[in-house]
Amino acid sequence: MTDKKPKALSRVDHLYLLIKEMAISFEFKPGERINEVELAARLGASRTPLREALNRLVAEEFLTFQQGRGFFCRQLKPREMFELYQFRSVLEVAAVRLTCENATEDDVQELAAFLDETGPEDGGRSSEQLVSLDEVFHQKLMTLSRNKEMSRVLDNVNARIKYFRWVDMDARRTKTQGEHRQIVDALQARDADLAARLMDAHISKRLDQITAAIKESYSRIYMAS
Amino acid sequence: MTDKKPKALSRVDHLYLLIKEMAISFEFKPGERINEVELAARLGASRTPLREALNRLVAEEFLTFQQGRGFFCRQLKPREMFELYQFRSVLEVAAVRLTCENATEDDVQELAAFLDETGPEDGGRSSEQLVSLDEVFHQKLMTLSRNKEMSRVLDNVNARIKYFRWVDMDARRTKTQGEHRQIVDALQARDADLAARLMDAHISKRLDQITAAIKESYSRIYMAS
DNA sequence: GAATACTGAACTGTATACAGTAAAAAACAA
DNA sequence: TTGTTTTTTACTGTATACAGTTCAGTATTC
Repeated sequence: MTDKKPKALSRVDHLYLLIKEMAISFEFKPGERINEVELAARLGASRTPLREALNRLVAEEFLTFQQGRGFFCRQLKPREMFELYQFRSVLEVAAVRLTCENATEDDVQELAAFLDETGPEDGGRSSEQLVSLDEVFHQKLMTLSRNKEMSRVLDNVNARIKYFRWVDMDARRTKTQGEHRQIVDALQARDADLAARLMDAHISKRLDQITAAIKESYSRIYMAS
Repeated sequence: MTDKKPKALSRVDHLYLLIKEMAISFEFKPGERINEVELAARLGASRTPLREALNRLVAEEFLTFQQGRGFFCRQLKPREMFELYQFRSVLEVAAVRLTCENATEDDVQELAAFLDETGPEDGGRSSEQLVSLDEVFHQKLMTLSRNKEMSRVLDNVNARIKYFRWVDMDARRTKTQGEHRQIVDALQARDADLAARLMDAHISKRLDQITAAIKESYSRIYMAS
């Protein structure tokens, strides 16, 4: 036993993960009030651990809380999404610069190999799968920067814009892989400025692009039901 | 009544704020186990709302949680502090660049005025007061960048290194104000690259500096008791 | 004496009860 | 009808009880 945490997930952790997934995929509608009794029954738990999980998700901005009225799903506000994209760009640009300084040749080689495996074409993948693949690439890069704190916050930012990226990926599916390749090339050349510029261009979105994609997101959220 | 939230703080919010302060100032010793019954009694509440507050603080990394063993105060690890300083630098450099693009002349003017008021000298202030003043400056700058998400995360990062900065401020008290002035000058000249470089130099710490200051922090934490 | 098994105290994990509050429904007045 | 008050209902807020687990201290065995 080399792992130091073989312990089963606590009930709060379990609820936390379940509800987080539901919030990410907008199984709760934006702004929807969450009925504790009903949700607890549905997830087979009582209100006490449920509320503990919900409080964690409030701290992570997946839910909001109003005194006396309970918990609500977050909204999908264009301005907030814009700021999250801007934030994501800042984090990834910083990560790619740090990676230029810190990563070994083998590290970069492994990243290039990952891109080769997943191929330049989308191979008939769904946008869900493409977003996952995209996330893995960015997470690998983040890991190479060796800053866990930034990595953790990036995970949170990504989770909060994930639904939105499913929509976005449809429009960008052919470009993504090629842009990743360019970034890794710059990384191998240890050209931090170029890598940073490419990353920024890869991620940055204008507010009007975001607003348009949010409209599309809304229709998907409410079509599903 | 112009404000839309005149409501009193909920009990969970109240506990959350109290315990957060205790965690920031290491009133709980690093790694110390938190006794729920005892803490609930001390704060005049029952375990249910207390645990909800504690769960929020786990999500914000002020506390850790172990299944079956409860809640613990965070540790003071040099590597983690280093990563938080690096993170802080990334956030502030990004903020100062965004401010260069977004802020109005009046905004920058107001920031300069704030520096004038608080004077180039430390005026016999304690390091607690100086850190607070320093924080206000950086928060104002962050506000001008108009990104609430980054601002919120910066607040969290600052809170987590706050105790450490009290120690650090003693060594730097004469330099801080002058460096702030240089940054605002660059801002007024709209020189984003210079402002970014100055900010990075203002914040960045080497791992060995951090390790040394953490030793000092430990002695303060355990001297107090 | 060291390692192991046992036992009890202390503490956490969760269900539940009930009080308090907000929202919805009903009753009433204009 | 429309607006206002009252009543009812539903849901949240919190205390508490008790079950389950951890941990320390003691006894037991080799």
